Amino acid sequence: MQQKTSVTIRDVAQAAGCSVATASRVLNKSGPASAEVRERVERAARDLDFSFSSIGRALQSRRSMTIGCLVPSLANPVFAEAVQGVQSELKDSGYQLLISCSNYDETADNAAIETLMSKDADGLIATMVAPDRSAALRQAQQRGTPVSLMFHDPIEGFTTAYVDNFEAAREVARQFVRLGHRRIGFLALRFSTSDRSRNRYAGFCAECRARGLPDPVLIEIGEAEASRPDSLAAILNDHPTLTAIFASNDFLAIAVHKAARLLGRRVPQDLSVAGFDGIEIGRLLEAPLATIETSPEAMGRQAARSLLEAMQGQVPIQPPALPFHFRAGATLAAPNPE
Amino acid sequence: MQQKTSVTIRDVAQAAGCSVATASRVLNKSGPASAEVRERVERAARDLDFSFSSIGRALQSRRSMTIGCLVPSLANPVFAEAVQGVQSELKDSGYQLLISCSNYDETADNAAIETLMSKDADGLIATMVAPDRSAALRQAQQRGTPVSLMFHDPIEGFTTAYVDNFEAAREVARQFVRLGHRRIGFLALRFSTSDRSRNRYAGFCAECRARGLPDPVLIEIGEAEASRPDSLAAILNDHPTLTAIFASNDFLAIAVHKAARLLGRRVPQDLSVAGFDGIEIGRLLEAPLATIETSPEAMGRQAARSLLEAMQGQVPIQPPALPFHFRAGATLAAPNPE
DNA sequence: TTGTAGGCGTTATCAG
DNA sequence: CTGATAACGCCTACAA
Repeated sequence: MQQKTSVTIRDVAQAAGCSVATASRVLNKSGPASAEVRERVERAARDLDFSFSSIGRALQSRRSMTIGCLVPSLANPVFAEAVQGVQSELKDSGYQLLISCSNYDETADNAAIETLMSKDADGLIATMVAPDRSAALRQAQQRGTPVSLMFHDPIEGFTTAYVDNFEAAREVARQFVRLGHRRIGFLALRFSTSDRSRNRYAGFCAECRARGLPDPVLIEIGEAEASRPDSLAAILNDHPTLTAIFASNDFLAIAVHKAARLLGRRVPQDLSVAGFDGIEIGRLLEAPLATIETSPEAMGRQAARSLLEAMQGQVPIQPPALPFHFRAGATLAAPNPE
Repeated sequence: MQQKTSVTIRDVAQAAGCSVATASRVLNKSGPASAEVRERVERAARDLDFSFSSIGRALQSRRSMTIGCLVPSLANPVFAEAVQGVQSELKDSGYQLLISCSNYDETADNAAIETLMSKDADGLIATMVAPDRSAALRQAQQRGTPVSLMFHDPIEGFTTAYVDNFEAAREVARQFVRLGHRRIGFLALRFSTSDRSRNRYAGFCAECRARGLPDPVLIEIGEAEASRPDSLAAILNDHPTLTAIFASNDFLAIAVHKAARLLGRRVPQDLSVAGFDGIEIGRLLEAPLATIETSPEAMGRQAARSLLEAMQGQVPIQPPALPFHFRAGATLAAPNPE
């Protein structure tokens, strides 16, 4: 039952009555072989149901044909979609995807990179808490392993697939200001471990300032509050004068809407809300969510493409930021004149 | 710059002035060694920043310490969460996760299994279009590779982590009937490639029948209709007499709600809607979605646990179905008496 | 306690 | 055109 010993190229050679070298040449079409022996080898391989051991190959070729991918979490659809993008782009490249999640923990981040490297990944695609100060990442790169980032703004020495969070947030600010909002909040989850969130806030502030407004209030919350509407409502209640809130992602924006409802505040009449990411459900809501539309899947694809190029020895060039798009929605309107 | 040649155990041995055998024994704590030489080896390893080549190890131990995971798509949060569950459960097991997506294609399914096997995965976790008739899967198993399924109902020969779709759907039917619905529809996406969907429909029908109702109308749609509310509305329009619809997943249920709105039909007064999965956003909606709550993450965890057990040589035992829970919501009410 | 040697599956080199 | 043979990095009898 248990075919414990798998069939190796040696078995094929033996069955075909030739040397392993010849069998290898035939099977790989990597060298000359008489039609006759070729035939014998191919048949033997078929009969024995032979397939190469990628481990044996890896050992001798020093390439594992494996790519390591690190993301904070697959429970976040944004990252899941990005990985899906990576996956599709790698589909026919012969590379397999090794994945790892850090749960937004910087230590786990570094450990994961090291593990991936110890598995001899030929390349790395990562989204981390702090790629710029990750020793493990630098080290991987210095060892000659190509690295490609996702979601992060460009960092010296790495190529990255990203959308310009700063600019996108400015666009949101523009929309808010245009409608007449002046008391504005920015709601952030995991502000300290997400450069995306920080860049969005920075851009948001920059544009507000440019329009002569004070910096928007930064409201940081934790996992707990994010998933508990009543907690979120309590927090919202601490900022009763705000007329508009920019949430650092769509899920949060929807949660804010829910919390507002709990407080009896109507969206958008009493409170405007905008999100970030452009998840599809947003447009199916009773009040379609105003948001910044992005394509995580495209990010994954681009990261994979950059990595493949680098692995082919091409000198890495940083592609431009991926496009984003402000999607209007019913959660955003002019503030209620009191 | 390019540390092309990585440091091997041979280098360590040399630096420590001993044989590789001794170095191996020390580094693996797998045999005797004098305190002195142990010290030298450990220091050398540290100085040289040595780490084992998992490929070398895999070749000699015939274990890759890698687990292959196949899911239809990571763009579906249900599967993404399941993989996240697998991932967390594997965290400290020393195994790495190799992932692959089939995009709901049966051919790709088999190809993926073969690829995963050719990568010498030590175990397989899969959700497929048709695991019961997958030659590749059987073959993997016959080769002695432990296999664990996710989301599928138990199949002879495999252990699976699942929720009882049939029973869960019966529960939904019960709720519908209890409220007085008699003209009921089941909306399915990818009915032909999803045994989950089919089992849900079967259970749904069974319970309706048991209550003396005719089989619910089966409404099959494609990707296109699912993501286009107006198309979905058109389809809904073809079934004007239905008073309640059970959608095969939450996303679809939310889409139905949207489509109903487009048609000027109020939910739940004119049309009741229930979903399946229990995604978190469902409870944040203006009309919280009635649904069957499940935990994909738990499914992933359980599949991983079963697999680990099997890989430790334990005889596989099929764990019981994971629990589900009917979550009441505002999308479900008694039908409007005309 | 330590070292030598063989082998895991593959490919590349180099003679025949 | 073909076949030894030597790596690749590691582990483990078996000897010393």
